[in-house]
Amino acid sequence: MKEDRQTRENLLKSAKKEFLEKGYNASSLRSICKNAGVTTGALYFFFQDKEDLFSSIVAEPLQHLYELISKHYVEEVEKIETGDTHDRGLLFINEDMHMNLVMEIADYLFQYKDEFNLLLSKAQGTRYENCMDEIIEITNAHSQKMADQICENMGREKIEPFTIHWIAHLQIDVFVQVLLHGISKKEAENHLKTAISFLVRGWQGMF
Amino acid sequence: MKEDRQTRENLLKSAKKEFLEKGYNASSLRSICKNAGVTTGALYFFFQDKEDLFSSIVAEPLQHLYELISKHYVEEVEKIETGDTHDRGLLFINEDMHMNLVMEIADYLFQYKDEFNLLLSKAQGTRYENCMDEIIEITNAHSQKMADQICENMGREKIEPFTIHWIAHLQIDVFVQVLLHGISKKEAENHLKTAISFLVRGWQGMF
Amino acid sequence: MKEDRQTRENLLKSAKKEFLEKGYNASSLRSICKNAGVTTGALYFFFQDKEDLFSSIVAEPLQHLYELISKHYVEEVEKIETGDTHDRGLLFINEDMHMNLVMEIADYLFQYKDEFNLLLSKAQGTRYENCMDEIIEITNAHSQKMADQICENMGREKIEPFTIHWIAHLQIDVFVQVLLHGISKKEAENHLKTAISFLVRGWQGMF
Amino acid sequence: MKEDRQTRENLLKSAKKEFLEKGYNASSLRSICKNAGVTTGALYFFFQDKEDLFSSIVAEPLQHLYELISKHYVEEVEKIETGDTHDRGLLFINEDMHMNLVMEIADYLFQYKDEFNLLLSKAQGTRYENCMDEIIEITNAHSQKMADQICENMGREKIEPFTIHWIAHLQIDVFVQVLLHGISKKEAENHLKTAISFLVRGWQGMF
DNA sequence: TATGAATGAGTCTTCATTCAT
DNA sequence: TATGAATGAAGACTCATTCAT
Repeated sequence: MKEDRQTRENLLKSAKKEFLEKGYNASSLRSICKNAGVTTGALYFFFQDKEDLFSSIVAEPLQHLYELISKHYVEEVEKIETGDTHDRGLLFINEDMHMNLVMEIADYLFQYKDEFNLLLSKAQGTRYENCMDEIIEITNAHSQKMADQICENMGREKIEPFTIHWIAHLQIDVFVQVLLHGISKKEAENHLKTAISFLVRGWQGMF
Repeated sequence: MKEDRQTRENLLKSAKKEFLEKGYNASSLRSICKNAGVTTGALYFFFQDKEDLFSSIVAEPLQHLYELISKHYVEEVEKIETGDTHDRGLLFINEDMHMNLVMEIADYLFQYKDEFNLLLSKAQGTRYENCMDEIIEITNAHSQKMADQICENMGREKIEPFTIHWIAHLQIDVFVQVLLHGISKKEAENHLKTAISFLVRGWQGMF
Repeated sequence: MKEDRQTRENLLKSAKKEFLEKGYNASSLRSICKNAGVTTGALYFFFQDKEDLFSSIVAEPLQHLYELISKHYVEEVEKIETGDTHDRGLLFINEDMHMNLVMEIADYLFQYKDEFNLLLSKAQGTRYENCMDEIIEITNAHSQKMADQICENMGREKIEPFTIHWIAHLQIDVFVQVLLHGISKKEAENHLKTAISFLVRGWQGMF
Repeated sequence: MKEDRQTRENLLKSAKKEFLEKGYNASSLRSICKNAGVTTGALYFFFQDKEDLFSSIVAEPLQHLYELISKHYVEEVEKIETGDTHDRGLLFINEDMHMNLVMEIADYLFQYKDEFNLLLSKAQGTRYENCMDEIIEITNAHSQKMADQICENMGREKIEPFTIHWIAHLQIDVFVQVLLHGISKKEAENHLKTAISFLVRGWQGMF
């Protein structure tokens, strides 16, 4: 029983390595199996197909990330609606509060940095190819809501939807870049502070 | 006689379509030739190999873009050194002047939007895979120079290299996003104005 | 279980036939597989590539031949150095002793005559293309040593290197011709006796 | 008219080079034409197909060689029959006379050494693949006649046909080796003298 | 659980040859 | 004479997948 998992574990480890090195499409199941010390047939006992193998590596971390972000946005909206934020209601306005989320996310990304690197740049050919778009979409929806409210409060015309979308992309991209360049966690934290500050300034300037 | 280029043209057109739809690696020469109404052998009369075919589509626009950007940076540095910009020497400070470049680039990108889309997200497997990194690097070198000078003038400590690099990425990414989402040129122009303004604000806030 | 080697055996047999008929380069894996009753993929389960397939047929016999010859030369040198041969020290002088080796080699060549025919005239395009040259080289080195010593003993000028090399070639060529013309073993034995005698006479005449 | 031949000449020169470097099969008409500065179509104006191109280079020298050898054998037989050679009628017996032929052949071979190298080791895939066999056959027929007569004169049993054939091969092979190893004409002449002497001694020893 | 064997469709590429112009 | 274009068949090889055992 216990050792049952051993092969599966070996397979996952070997696959992770190959996918990271060559990307999904260019990775060969033959090669993955050889490095795991098993034959191709064995792989098909544990996984349905190539994509299922990839999925088994990345699905959970990605799902968790979704929830992390969604949860936060719900909370933020609650705070605004209960009047906890009585200032101009600017997203990011309370940088400190925001930084908590940012660091929490960064923490998680670093914990599963291999998996997220897989998702970010090695997933071409899988259903995760555009997974970041979904996260951006969530962020977009939230940003849209924030921006609309601010505009309404200030009696000014709305921001273009694509611009909002771009800003949502920007927020996520901060993390993507940190991950893609493989900098240390310490460097990352410093950079993130400056970057968030940069983005907040940009956002405020829009109104 | 001269206009027996028809087949070559058909091939290029068919290839562009296939590459855009499936990406370089997943594209099949068989399929490209079939859609162009010729046999595989014919392709090898006009192009050396698969990558040469891809290259024949994108090389020129990319080269032109390099020159466009490089030329601009050279000019900008000249202006600063001749004192034409006697204010705080901030990059972006003269937004109007900057917008000219931005629009010039945007114009060009829109003119060859298929080609640049190819370069941005369909080039995996070719030597163009990381071509944007080179452009970012040029921008990075420039931004670094600017930032260092400003810091020196203001007697403040330098910005982290990675943060500068991130900002360089941001500048290029503005265009990338516009292209990737296929918005109209009009929308793009509006967005670019806001976006540049956003980035300038962020940049100024750093010092 | 073990005897599922059947397919591999079929493949080797089919390959040997095709290689013998058409030579390495002109042989087609497609054709080899078809005649073996399997698909192309199957071949690549057992062999790395076309050359590995060829190698799997000829490598062992060739290796064995090397050893047979090398061993003999070592022994011959030993005998000369220990004074066992107190006559003029002529190579071939003891024809009876020499015939033993010749027959031993002939025996082995006949045992694997297909394989050696492959090596002799069907290996163009493989790393075995010039394998006979290596054997000639070994023989050449030996002949050179013998000739030099004889010349020294007799106080006469040395034989031209190219002529020695030609004689080395001659010694090997005796076998090559026997193999290439597919004569019977009995005929071969008779011929070899005469041929060796012929060569010994020629050799002795040189001094 | 005069320049008509220029292209043909270029083609032949380029072909000779390519065939020498890569052998017939591995040579590409594309490549030959490119190096000759013409297109593939042009080649087919002057030559029927690939083999005809090869043939155009080697046919004449080979034909001439045939004649050279045949003529000599006819003369030799005449001399024997008219009693000019009243000794034991041994082929080679008059080494001086024989050397004349040998040198005449060597001369010719050296004059067209590229062409004969083509024939000797680069003709696989053409009808010349085994052209040396024909020459050997002529020599064989002659040697056979000689040997039979000697045996009859001496009242001894006949030599095995294969052995005779091998000796015929040997006689031709002397030249082949000289050519194949690209030694200088001077070296060749020296070697040939020794080699012929070697062979004559061997031959005489047989009776 | 895992193996070893096999499939078959697919990949890019090369080539001699042809032919209208 | 020679070009430029195109053919079509064949080349070696790779791959994800399947399945009896």
